[in-house]
Amino acid sequence: MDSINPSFFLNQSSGIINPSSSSSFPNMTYNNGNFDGFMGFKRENIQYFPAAEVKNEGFVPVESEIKFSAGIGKKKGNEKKIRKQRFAFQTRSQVDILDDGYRWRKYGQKAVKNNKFPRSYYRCTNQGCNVKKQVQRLSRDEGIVVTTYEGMHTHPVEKPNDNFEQILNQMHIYPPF
DNA sequence: CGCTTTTGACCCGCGC
DNA sequence: GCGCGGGTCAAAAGCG
Repeated sequence: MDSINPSFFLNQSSGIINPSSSSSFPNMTYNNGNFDGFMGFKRENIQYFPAAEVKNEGFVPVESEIKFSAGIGKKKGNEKKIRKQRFAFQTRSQVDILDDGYRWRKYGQKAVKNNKFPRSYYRCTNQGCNVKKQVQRLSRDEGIVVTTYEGMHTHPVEKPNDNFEQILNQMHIYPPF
């Protein structure tokens, strides 16, 4: 857990995804010193929302606490509560799975309360990299797909070249508030 | 064959 | 304790 490349995911603890916070977004870009986007997404393509709103939509909270065992087995007392790093964003898109340049294997799908669409769970297929993401469509507006990333990649992106273009082709601009 | 997806079972934390 | 909701496992099926 220590040898993690910190360049990819932000440190998210406030429950609100806020680009003006001091935490760094993955592959952040700046324009005149102002936050301009991350991961190839331009700022206007990203909508930020509080965790409470996400919960009401039947989606996962942005912050969560996961217990890890520090020793062998599942001894009580050896566990540490670790706040995993998570962030979510939503886009207008016909396709659920945005090509973000990484290879993912689906490992679960669950029905979501208050939502007619299921949520899909994916894990990064790279050995030793346990980054996860979940994808789900909003019931309120079926045109919107919410993607939540969790963890940090321990390796470089596998398809760096067509990454950006692919994503832009796949999604529409979500109007900023 | 070597992957990935599907899908019900299972686990776990939490509120009642 | 029990049920519920979220998250994961893993066996089977699917597919190039």
